[in-house]
Amino acid sequence: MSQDLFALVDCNNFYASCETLFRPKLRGLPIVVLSNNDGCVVARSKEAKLLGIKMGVPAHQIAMMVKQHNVVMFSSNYALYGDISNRVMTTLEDMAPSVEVYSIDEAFLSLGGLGKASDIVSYGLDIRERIQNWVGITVCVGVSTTKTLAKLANRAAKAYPATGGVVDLTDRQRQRKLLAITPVEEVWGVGRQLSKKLHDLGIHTALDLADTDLKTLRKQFSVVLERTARELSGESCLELQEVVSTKKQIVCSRSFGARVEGVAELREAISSYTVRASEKLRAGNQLAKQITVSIRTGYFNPNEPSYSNMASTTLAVPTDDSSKLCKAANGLLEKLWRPGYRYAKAGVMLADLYDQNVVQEDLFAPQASVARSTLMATLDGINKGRHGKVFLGAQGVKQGWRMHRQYLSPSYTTQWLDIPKV
DNA sequence: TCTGGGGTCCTAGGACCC
DNA sequence: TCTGGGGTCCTAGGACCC
Repeated sequence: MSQDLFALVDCNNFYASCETLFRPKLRGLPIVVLSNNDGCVVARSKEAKLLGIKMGVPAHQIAMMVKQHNVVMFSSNYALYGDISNRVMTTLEDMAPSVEVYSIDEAFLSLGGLGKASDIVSYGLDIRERIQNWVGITVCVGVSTTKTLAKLANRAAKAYPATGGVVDLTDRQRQRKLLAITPVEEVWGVGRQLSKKLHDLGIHTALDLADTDLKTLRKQFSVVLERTARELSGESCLELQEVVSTKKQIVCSRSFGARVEGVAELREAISSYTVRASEKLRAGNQLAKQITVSIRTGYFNPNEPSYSNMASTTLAVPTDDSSKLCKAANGLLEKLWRPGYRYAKAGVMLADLYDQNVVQEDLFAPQASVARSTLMATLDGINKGRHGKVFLGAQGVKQGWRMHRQYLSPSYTTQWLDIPKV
């Protein structure tokens, strides 16, 4: 059997590119996309990067720069990005025998049949061209014999324009050359904490890591880092995961647009997050048995009294019923809430998830459960496309805690009213 | 005044059992 | 004075990813 061959296809400046897709006039301008609640920078156009705007900086810290250089700001518009992402992925699925959608803007492909170096590069260029022409998004392609090396190849394709956006990293000598000039913290799977420890041990480049004794790595760190080192040396440990595995937890958490003190308002927020989480649960045909609620004050103001706590409960029978889950969530909230704090964020997590078709029916209330599930399906049908058209009373009407989205772009591809007119 | 959200995996340690 | 060993399961916490 021939060796594994992976390609990593990654969209360039994805969120920023999505925002310019239907507004060509913005191309060439510095653009940033903000996180939920317009908190901090999560994506930048090439021009914004050149201005020195860093990933993750709080929005208020770049206010000066925004004014000075006419930086265009956007709130994140996940409906838009999700839809563009689907277009990219569908295009890829036409071009490769198997595709693993790894995140909203990247996918691993398995390239079983390709062998010759010239094939690899021209195939990568084909992918680039087609996605550019069909979807309007620029991608880079990295190819190698392991996923971790393919990631690295992709970084190189992005970093060096001379590559034309495609890097073939199947050659052993080329691999070692690139590893030698790559700082260890840029390796996939090596984050802040690990790189600190690695530097202390004198491991500074990706090549250093690849050449470190595997037993030592396992003993001093874990199997995860050992695997990364193997992958860097060309030994494939991570397979392509084509089928999306079923979720193990579902989270809905948000920072508030304004601080919240009263338990009544908090209840509205918790109810809304629970409803949203239940929708996701039903969309995946799952049921939840465990629910966790968390609330907290702000992270950053040292002068403010701080409080953070979570509580969870296990239901007798797994359910996907919004109102049952809401009742449980609000029960937990009563236990958590303390007066005198200004709350900044709350969240709901569903865990211990079951497949809808596999779970034991509740022997004593079969009729009721059928009626409820019909009701839930009806709600989901009405709310499809735009959430919250029909909602539980507990979610509140005023919703003063809702997150800020001051710079939201139209949903060009998912709302009839927002479709661009030519 | 203003600092995101949603996931996964691994490990250590405690509870419990024989 | 002396107080086992091995296994499983669960949970909390920490690390990582985008």
